[in-house]
Amino acid sequence: MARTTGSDGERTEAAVREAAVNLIARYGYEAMSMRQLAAEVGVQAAALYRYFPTKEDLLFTLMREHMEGLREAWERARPFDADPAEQLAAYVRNHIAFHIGRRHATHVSNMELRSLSPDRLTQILKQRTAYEKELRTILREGAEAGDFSIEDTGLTAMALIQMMTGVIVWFRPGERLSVTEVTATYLSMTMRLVGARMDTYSAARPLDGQRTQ
Amino acid sequence: MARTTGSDGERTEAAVREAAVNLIARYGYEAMSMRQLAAEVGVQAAALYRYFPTKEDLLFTLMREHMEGLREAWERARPFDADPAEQLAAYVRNHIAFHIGRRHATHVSNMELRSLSPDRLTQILKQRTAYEKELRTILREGAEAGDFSIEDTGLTAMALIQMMTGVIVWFRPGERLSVTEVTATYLSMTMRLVGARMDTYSAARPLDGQRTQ
DNA sequence: GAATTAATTGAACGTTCGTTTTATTATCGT
DNA sequence: ACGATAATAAAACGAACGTTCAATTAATTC
Repeated sequence: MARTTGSDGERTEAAVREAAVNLIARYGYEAMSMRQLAAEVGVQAAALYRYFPTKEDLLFTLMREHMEGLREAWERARPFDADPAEQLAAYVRNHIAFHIGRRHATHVSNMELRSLSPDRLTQILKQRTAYEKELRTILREGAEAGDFSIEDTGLTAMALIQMMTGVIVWFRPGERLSVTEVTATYLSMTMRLVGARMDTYSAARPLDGQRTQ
Repeated sequence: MARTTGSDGERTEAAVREAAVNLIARYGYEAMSMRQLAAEVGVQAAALYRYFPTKEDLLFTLMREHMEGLREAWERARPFDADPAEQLAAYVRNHIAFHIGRRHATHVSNMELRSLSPDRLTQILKQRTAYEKELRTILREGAEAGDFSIEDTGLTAMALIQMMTGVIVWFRPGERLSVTEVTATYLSMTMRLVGARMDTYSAARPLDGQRTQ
């Protein structure tokens, strides 16, 4: 009826995060109860409050770290001194790989925004906007260089991001298509969508090894 | 403390539906309480149960009728005896017009699926799959006729639908772009995405009056 | 104008929710 | 071995939840 043998704060907190992502992704933030989460971790509900002061703090932490992870992944994957088409390709590859690898966390970050308080919502949206701006910049530079033919940069960026993020809705690992195949197809769809001149990324050459992460 | 003067079942039920769509879209199904909904309608919570036996029945009704409306709209907009490109254009126009016109209902139908019981979830998904299959058919026939060049019909259909439905996330009526402009741009993006041969739907000819609904 | 039906209220039911408080035990540093 | 601290359990809090029920009044029917 108190501290249990072998209990460890770090391990418990990690277990709480993981269980929370899965439960929120499956049932939704409002539908997941703190008791349900505690039971999944194998602990009493009161113990959760040692790590997260409120339920919303838990949600916010998950979202913020997800967005930070996304930006960090892009910082690492981003190719400098590359033409717009290559930068766009890197963006697409990174986006799809990251989101397929963290399907549940992405679901949470996309679906539970309305459960955040106004300031926290603003923080997350700021992170998201900054990430999306990178894509708009690539598209604009590509259009200015004559590599892409785009009617509306902002609208195209939104269309692309929704198309790519949508992968997590239907993609299931181990089914008909592999991550590599899906990425290759999305890459060629993207290049056609932005009117990239060359057919470098068509079906004929689906993968070119470099930076598939 | 009983029936109020001027009360009318049909009007009340319609008011409940409308308020429910708006509240669920804004706060989420779980977060919306029956008392909150009743207050929005100007009625006591108990009165709601004259029209919908449970909260989930209300949600299911909203979703089912939204999906039925989508299919009916497509039945009316669908052009027979048209080439694949024209059929695809009609599909895109109808999809965007319908979803922009019912942003809140679309949000509900897309976000609250997990709050349905298993059988009802199956029913809604069946309707959705049937609607999506129409797009796949158009894509396949266009690809077979050589009008489109598509790598994977199913994957392309999903990508297109997510791209189009994503409009409701950022589109706000009366802002920078009009529905007509957005539709035209999405149309040309779609045609490029599927590798349509002709440039009929490019920026040079964004609108051709016919069937803009 | 009386009887019937439609529409709603107000109060209550039991349950579950997020959270707090207090006590208790394990672990760690010395 | 012992004091300090970390980690948890157990119980309880008030509030809110979906839903039900009986009572009451407006509208309709005959």
